[in-house]
Amino acid sequence: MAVEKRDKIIESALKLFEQKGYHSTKVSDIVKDAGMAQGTFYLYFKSKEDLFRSVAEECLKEIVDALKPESDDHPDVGNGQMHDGLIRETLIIYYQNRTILNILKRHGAASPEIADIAKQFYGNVCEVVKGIFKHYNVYPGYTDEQLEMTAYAEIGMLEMVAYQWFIEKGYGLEKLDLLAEVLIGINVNCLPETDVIGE
Amino acid sequence: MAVEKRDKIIESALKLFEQKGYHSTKVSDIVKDAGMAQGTFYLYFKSKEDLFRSVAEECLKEIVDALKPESDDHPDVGNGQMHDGLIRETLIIYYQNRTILNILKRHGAASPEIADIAKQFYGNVCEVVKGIFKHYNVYPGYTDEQLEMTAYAEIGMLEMVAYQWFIEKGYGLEKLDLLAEVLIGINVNCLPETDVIGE
Amino acid sequence: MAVEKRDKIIESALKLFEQKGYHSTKVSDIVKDAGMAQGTFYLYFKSKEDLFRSVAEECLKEIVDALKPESDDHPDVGNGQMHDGLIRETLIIYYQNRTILNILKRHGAASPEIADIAKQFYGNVCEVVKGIFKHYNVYPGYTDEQLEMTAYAEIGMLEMVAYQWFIEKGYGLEKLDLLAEVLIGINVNCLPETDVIGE
Amino acid sequence: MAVEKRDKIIESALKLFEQKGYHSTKVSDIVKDAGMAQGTFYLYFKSKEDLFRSVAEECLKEIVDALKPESDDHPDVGNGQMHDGLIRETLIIYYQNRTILNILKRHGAASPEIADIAKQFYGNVCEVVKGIFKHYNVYPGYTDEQLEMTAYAEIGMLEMVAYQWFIEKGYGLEKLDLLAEVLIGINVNCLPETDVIGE
DNA sequence: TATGAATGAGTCTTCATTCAT
DNA sequence: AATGAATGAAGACTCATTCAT
Repeated sequence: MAVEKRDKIIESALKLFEQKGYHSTKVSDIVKDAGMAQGTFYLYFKSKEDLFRSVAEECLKEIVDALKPESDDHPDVGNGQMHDGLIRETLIIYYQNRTILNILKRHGAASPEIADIAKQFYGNVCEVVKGIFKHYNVYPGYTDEQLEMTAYAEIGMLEMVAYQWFIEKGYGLEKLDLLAEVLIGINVNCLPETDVIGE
Repeated sequence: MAVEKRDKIIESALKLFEQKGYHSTKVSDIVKDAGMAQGTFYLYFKSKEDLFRSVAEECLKEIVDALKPESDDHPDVGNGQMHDGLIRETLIIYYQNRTILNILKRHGAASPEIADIAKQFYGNVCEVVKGIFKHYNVYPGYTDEQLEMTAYAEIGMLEMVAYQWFIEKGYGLEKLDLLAEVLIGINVNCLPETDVIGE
Repeated sequence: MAVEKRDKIIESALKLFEQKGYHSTKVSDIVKDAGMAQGTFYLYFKSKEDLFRSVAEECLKEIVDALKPESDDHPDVGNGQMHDGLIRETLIIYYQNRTILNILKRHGAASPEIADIAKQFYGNVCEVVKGIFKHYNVYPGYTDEQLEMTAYAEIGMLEMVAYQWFIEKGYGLEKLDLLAEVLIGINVNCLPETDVIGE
Repeated sequence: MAVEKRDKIIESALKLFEQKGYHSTKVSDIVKDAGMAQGTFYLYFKSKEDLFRSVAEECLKEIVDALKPESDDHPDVGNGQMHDGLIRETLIIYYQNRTILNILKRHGAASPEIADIAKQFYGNVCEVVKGIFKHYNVYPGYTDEQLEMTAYAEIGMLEMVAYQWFIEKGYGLEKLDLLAEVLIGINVNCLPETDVIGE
């Protein structure tokens, strides 16, 4: 019962935050949508900001974990495959978590009170991606700073296309192949011996 | 006189929006910083939102124009140079306009009332980049959708690294070469005949 | 069982009312301190105000009764002794009931909803003291109004020193002798024939 | 204009605080009574508590100052006259400031957030009274602690009768003579050589 | 044009009380 | 008798905007 109500609040909040943004979503909107009284909200969350933090931190931790290569997840199948796999997986994760990622993208840095969440999230994701680069030796000879730049570049790339196609244009995974193909078309330096896009 | 006051408001607003965000910046903060009375603000702007729109639209139009290849700006010097030049130029533009671009990135989609500004801005930039791709035939054989995806990917890439290095880390243009080099290291498909990163 | 719970509530309430005051003490604080559920409170008291009234009225009635000269309690030992005894006894009663008297002093008139309790209490105490004055003929020739004034003056005097020494300064009965001596030093008209304090 | 509004708020607040108490008086009540908008209140006071503190501290400082014997205020006319004069003066001051003193008595210790005001006030008054006792050598041979006890006793005495006659019973200064006479009837040790109450 | 005092709708949050179990 | 989740009315405070001067 208790958990159900808490979940109902989170569900309503995510929906409304995405629709109207954090600032325009009132606590009264959330509880109305969740079908409960104003006071009930405060049984489960200390404040509106606490709700945001709770949800965001929880979801984002899951996303970072999902990105982390698990032992067998990325068997050494060669660089080309690896990168293609990583991009596809990341796009899928983005798609599955598009609601919270959208909210984060929209409010991450916009509200000083919750800016640290986004900052830490991007920091974590960057570390994971750098780790992958190192593990598969994707960018041999790169300094740590160069790896970091590359990681952020890739993250920005993925985030932007995911935002435009999954959120703005509202597509689903039917665009996955096309997006992955194009993104790999940009990321070809790991495949110096193969032909580029064209096949 | 009139123009000076208007400009002073814009200047203060940009500073404060970047420091504290749109929602946390009160009109009273702006006028206090600008050294004028509360009511004066409304002689120059219909509302707080109007101020944001005025500033954003104006700045963003300039940025889009700056990105547009002018007749002599991109002489046909070959694909390799072109892309390198575009990335450098864009990074420089981002650096020069980092304040407004930061604000836009932070509030673009966060506030429903001003979301359309960001949407239109990205749409315009995307068109310009697609135009460049077409003009120099960077991605031959690509459909329009593929070009759009590629354009957004490049924009996301640039925006993310610029944000991280120029805003978060606070670097200046001394990182330009390194950033450009790395970004070109990702974007190599336009240079099938040259060596990759080159080191 | 039932009585135990009720007493536990009263005990916790007195403690908390004294610590934090009536308004700052929440029903939830009381039940938490008493180790029971929120709803249990309302099995024993109609409301928070009802709790206050119940406790206050009960305690205060005891105090008034304690002040009343019982048949053998104040044997006619002469005026000097009488007054000294009354002051000592009253101070002791104040000390023993310092919790509720402190609460009453603090909230007596502060909260309109419970103001009548304090008003009635002081009225009763005044009557008792007047009765003592009459019984021992302490202020011969005084009109009823003068007696009432004197009674209130003595009550105010005792209450203030008791508050300052027993509550604010936190002393115990070790200051009783000194306080009584000083108070009697002020109240000397009842002893025209004896030496004053004894220096 | 500005001062007028601020004064109007104070005036309304004092009236309402006295009528209904601090906690039962809403900011909305105050501004309604003062005939202005809710927001106007916050132009002049940071919060409801700030209003209370501002008013209380200001008034109480005045009262303490008024109690302080000024050079010619208490010409050396002998102890008997002095004490009589002090009691009369204090009663008059209490009467003139009965509103704020009543509010202080009612809320002084009742609200933890403003308890320090009352504590400091009584501390100050005690010091002033002790100073008077010392100056006129009213209680020769008393230790400082005894003087402090006596001072608090006198303060409690005066406060209680003033509260009962000026506030509860609503009398004005027509009772001054009678009250002073009775209080002096209690305070006779300073006049060993004169007749007591005199009738 | 400039001022800044005044406005009041809007929002979060609290907490005494109720009620289904 | 006991629980504790749920309620919702109420109140302090904010801040974009207006307007008389």
